[in-house]
Amino acid sequence: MHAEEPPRAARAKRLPRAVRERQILDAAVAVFARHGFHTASMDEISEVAGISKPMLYAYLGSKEDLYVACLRREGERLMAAIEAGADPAAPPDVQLWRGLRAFFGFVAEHADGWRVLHQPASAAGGQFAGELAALRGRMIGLVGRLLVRAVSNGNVAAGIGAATRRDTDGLAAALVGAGESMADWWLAHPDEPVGVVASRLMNLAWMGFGDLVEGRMWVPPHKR
Amino acid sequence: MHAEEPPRAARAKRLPRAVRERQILDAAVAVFARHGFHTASMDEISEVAGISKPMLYAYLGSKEDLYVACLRREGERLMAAIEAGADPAAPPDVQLWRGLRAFFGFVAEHADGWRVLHQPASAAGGQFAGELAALRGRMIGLVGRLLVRAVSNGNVAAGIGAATRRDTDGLAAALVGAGESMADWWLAHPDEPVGVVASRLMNLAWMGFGDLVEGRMWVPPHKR
Amino acid sequence: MHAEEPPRAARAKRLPRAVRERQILDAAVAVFARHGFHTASMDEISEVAGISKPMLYAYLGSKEDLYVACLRREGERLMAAIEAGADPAAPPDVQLWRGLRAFFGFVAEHADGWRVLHQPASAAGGQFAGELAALRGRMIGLVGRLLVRAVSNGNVAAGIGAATRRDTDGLAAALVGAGESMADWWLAHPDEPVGVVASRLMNLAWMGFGDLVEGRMWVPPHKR
Amino acid sequence: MHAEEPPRAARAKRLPRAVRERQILDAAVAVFARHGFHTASMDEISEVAGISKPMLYAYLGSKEDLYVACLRREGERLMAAIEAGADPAAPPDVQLWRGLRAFFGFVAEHADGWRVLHQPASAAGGQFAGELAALRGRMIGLVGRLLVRAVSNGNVAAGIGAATRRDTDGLAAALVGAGESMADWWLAHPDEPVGVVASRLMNLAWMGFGDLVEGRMWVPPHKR
DNA sequence: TATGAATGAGCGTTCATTCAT
DNA sequence: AATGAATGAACGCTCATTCAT
Repeated sequence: MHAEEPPRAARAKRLPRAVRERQILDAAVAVFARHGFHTASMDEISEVAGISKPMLYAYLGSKEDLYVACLRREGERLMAAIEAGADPAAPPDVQLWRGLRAFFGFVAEHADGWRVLHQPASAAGGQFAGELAALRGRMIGLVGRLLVRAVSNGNVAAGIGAATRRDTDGLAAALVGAGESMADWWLAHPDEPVGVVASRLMNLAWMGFGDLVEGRMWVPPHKR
Repeated sequence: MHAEEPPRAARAKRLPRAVRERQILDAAVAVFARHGFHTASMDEISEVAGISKPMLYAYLGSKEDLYVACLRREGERLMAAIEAGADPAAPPDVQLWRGLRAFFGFVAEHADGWRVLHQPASAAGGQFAGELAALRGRMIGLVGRLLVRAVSNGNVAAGIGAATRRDTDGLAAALVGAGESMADWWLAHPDEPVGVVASRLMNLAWMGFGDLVEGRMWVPPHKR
Repeated sequence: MHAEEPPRAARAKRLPRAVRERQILDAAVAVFARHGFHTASMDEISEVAGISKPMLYAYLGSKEDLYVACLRREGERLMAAIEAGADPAAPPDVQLWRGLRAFFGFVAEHADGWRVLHQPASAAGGQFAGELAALRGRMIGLVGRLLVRAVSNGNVAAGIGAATRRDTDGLAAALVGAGESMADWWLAHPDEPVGVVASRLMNLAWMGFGDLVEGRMWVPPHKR
Repeated sequence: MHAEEPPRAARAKRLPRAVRERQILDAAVAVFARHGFHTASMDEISEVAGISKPMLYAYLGSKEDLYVACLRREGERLMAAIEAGADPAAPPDVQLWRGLRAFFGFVAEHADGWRVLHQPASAAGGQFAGELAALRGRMIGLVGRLLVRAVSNGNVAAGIGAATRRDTDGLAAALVGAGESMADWWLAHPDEPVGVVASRLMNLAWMGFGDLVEGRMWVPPHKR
């Protein structure tokens, strides 16, 4: 009378490799998004993935390998989303518009993926998020107030003339991000004079691509 | 009257508190900039600072305290630099221009400080910088090619018509950064429709503040 | 049919949880008994237990947790030993007798356990054992000489009349311990007059429970 | 107009060595009584003593030296207090009575000194006081209930027949202490049979010195 | 195949102790 | 004589990683 043991639990189902890997990556992305690379623990990831740690290592290698795999997968997804709507025949502004929509669409639908791609550190425990957010808030506030003042001097009837506080804040955030990004880019191309770099951003911020394309530039006051 | 230098103490000359604290913060900023918070070790910081570990703790408290102190000092310096040139009486574009110059000036002169403020994670060991840089590079490339094409369709004689590859790359980086930043901002204000967010950035990118202020807006094709 | 012993694993044979926990507690009790809580190091405990430090933490938690676990286990063992021989139907003196035998039996068989329970501090490194032992020795000597003298004035034929030096020393030690214990108890009940406390101990020491139960008391000279 | 600075502070008065030493010992006793040896820090002692750490070391040597000095001073004080009232001509019970009074008098007036002498470990942070107190409480309760029962079987009109709960608790504490102390003593004289040791304490507890001196002994049931 | 059980290596932190002033 | 400033040495604890089953 041999007992017929039921197939041991849901946990250790024999699954095809691809499925397991997706499971694991999903768990890893979720955990890395929540904690950042260093603070995330392999224990938690294996638990969330519903497998044992040795399996984690068998499938994806070391913690670093796993993290890189997350970066790659989410990165590819992001690029794919953006490129999906690309239509080289469309006019530039339409192309840009579509790219932007696709990008934000990705962020909305894969928030964790985006976090892994973009916030590896600030999410790291979140311990210093407050400190950094405060600083960033001050910078955005600075720019935001500038925008508000500019707007109230301009044509209030149209454009961001009817801007809500939301609008100016969002634009200010965008501008600050543009500055940060350009700063990083500059750090990697350090041989440019500061004026050139600043001019470039100034032109983008003030004139926009549209004007630039049509040959209008912003010129520093002393050169006018 | 030759100066009599005191016999260069092996390690730890008795220094007034303020000086030591600056020494320590300088070292900490350098190390945190190189390794990020988690990967940096108090041992290395104390070594770079030229003091023993207990002094680190005596002066600045725990590792977290020390990190926050770095964030605060560099953050204040950055804000001070930007606000230094502020002139509320100047026209908005001039104000913006001065702010940008000040910002990039800070980045140039305090690269480590800037890294601590902005790259807490990607610098974390630098292990994944490559991976992330590659992704970012692809996005920038995408935008960059768009700009190049847009330019070649426009007035080549002026504006960024004479744009170097450098220019378009830099602008692309700025735009990508603006998008990332706005995405983060959006994650913190999740109740906005994607179209609104995308429009906002599109307007900034295409029209610039100048046009916006004067009431010109970019309108999605299907609404024209 | 020779037993096939498994190849004596270098260090850590895979053992069931319960066994490992006992192993660890045994080691911890031994080490804490030798060094006391503070001076004992987790390194030494893990070494004595024959496992690595992380296992220590995995099984029993922090050093404090481990110490408390030792206190609990040995405490329970002690109480169990005492209560094992309890017989509520027996006359009080027999009950007391059995309890004492059980108690001393425990001490004899679990000397380390007893040390952990009773000498947490004086054993602390054993650094001051000598100093404290000397003092205690003087007090015991004081009382011991008193007993000897009392005995030689009394009925030498019987009782401790035939007392060896051992006997008087042991009794003196007991009395000193009774005094210390009552002092501690008094510190926790500070509102009693010194005379009351001293009387209580005097009665125990001089009359014993037997007399007290039968209504005989010792009375200070000035009240006689 | 040169400012006449007042002689820098109360802190560093030049004091004769003996006074300083007493100051330091007083502080040390207070701190050791509160925290125990290991948990006490030289920093706190120097602060309480109102001197700098190097002075501490100059006057009393290492932390261990200092602790031993405390033990010695308080030990001498205790012995002196007890011996002060000694009168070798008095009858033994009176001598014992006077000794007990003197002892409890010392405890009352030098509680910190007593703590340093007797609780070096349990005071150590007090982290485990609860755990240990609970165990001891159980043992005292066990003995206490026994006493209560014995009393109610005996002559309730006199002796501890009129015993309050306080009395029985106190006596129980004393008996438990006697047992602990005798156990320690036994550990240092391990060649005695358990029956002998237990008998000794049983006799003290049940008969008291008075009976013993007069030749009456308690005999185990099976020998009667 | 899948895992509970195991560990090497390292980090943050704290102290008793002592120079240099 | 007196001290602020400094350090060597250790300890508790955790984590990524891997056997042995």
